[in-house]
Amino acid sequence: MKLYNTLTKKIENFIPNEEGKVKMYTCGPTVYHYAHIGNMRNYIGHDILERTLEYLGYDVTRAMNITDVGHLTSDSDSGEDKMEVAKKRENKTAMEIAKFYTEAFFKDFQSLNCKMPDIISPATENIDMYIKMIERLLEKDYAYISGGNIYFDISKLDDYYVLTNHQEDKMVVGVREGVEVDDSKRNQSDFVLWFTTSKFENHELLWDSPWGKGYPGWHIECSGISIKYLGDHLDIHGGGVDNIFPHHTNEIAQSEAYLGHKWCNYWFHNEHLLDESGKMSKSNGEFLTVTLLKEKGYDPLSFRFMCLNSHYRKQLVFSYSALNQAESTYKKLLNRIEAIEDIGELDEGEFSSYNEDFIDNIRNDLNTANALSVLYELLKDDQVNGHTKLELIKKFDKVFALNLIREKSVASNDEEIRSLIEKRDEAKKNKDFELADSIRNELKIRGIELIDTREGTKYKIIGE
RNA sequence: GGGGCUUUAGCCAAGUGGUAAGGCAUGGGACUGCAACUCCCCGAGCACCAGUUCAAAUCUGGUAGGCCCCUCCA
Repeated sequence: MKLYNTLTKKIENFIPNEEGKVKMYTCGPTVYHYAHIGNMRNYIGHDILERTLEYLGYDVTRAMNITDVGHLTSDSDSGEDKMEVAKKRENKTAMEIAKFYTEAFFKDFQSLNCKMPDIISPATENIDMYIKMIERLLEKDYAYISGGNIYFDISKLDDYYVLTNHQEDKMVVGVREGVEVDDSKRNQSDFVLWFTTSKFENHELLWDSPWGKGYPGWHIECSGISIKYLGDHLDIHGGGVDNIFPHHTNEIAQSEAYLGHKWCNYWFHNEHLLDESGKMSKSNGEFLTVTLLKEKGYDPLSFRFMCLNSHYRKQLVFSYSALNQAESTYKKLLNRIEAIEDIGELDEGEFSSYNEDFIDNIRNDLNTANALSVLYELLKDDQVNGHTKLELIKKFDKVFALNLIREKSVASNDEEIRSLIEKRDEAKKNKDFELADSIRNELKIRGIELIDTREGTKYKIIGE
């Protein structure tokens, strides 16, 4: 498997720490608001990665956090605490908000056919782990206490900026509006591991710690959860490109300082979904969620298809016209597959030849667009029989997860429908098109769509 | 100010040195009572300029546009 590694900025051959097994971590959602479709693109990317690894025979264990605290304020951010804003907005407690948006997130996540990670852990359930890590970092002198908070001292590392080409002296504090210089830090890029002094009054979520009541900084949770559940050596860690700095940079710093050895070999980053105005965000432009797309009548899998038709490391611009195109392409694809007759014996030669072609593309840094082209080639190939085609498509769909093979829908009142179809055929023969059309319309109202093919009339259950 | 990505037909998009995949849309055609579905046919020389090379969309340098990061963010 070839995979682009942000750590080396190269496409590399993927070799896990333990043969045949992959430990993978995905930075999960913040749950003070809905996740937008740009967030979801990232999870689709991770889903494709996981499914591809499994397709290639790896046993994948994947963990994901739920950020229900700690990401919500940063050490030098003058903005309002996001969770506090949500509490005011919705008149709920922090945990109620977290629960509500976590459920909303996984509903969207699953409607996109994203596989649930093996381990899903909320940040608030692992406080003991963060405290353990911070204690050791203090012991090892990688961390210091200043102004009531515990900071990580980046000057103790040989190469803090491993993931980026940033240079300390060229960095500018306060490029973004609302970012302040924190005088308690020894180095500009030091970051908070634990807060005991919050500039936000009435912070609801506080825990006891050896350093006083407080809450964790916003990087420690991912390191903590990953190490706690996946162990001291991680194969793949991923997220959106905007996590590279500072989040993942800080994760590497604190994890490797804590463990005393290299932590994760491959860093996987998804590019952003943009809208016409640029980066999609929770606070800018139309708030696009999967649920909203559903309400507008789109199939969430059309959005998944749209993502698969491009590359995860390339920016993708969202527009309704692009989504419309993706949806019509996707529906057309489903129709073509549905029209395949399941006849013939499995042709093993063709099967393995197409399968290899497919594998060559997905294992080449997840080239899903080309993998889809293989599917189109297969559909066009009249040397391959229907049964073999369907078996291949079923196999490919383990990665695509586009529900390409639908159960041949037989209605509960199959016999009645068949007799109506016969009646309509009779009417057609007698050129009584009025009767024929009325039968077709009546069935349509009942959710049955008739399809006239050269081999006769078939029906399909539409809607749910 | 610093770091990085990107630019391929109307649209989405692959391609990483050997002469432009695939899909959608449009148009034409087959099928059909009609419609839908399905099938067939048709399109670009790769932002621009200058190099390297027998050969460049692919490498190098520059110009222009778009985007991201430099402590909210996937």
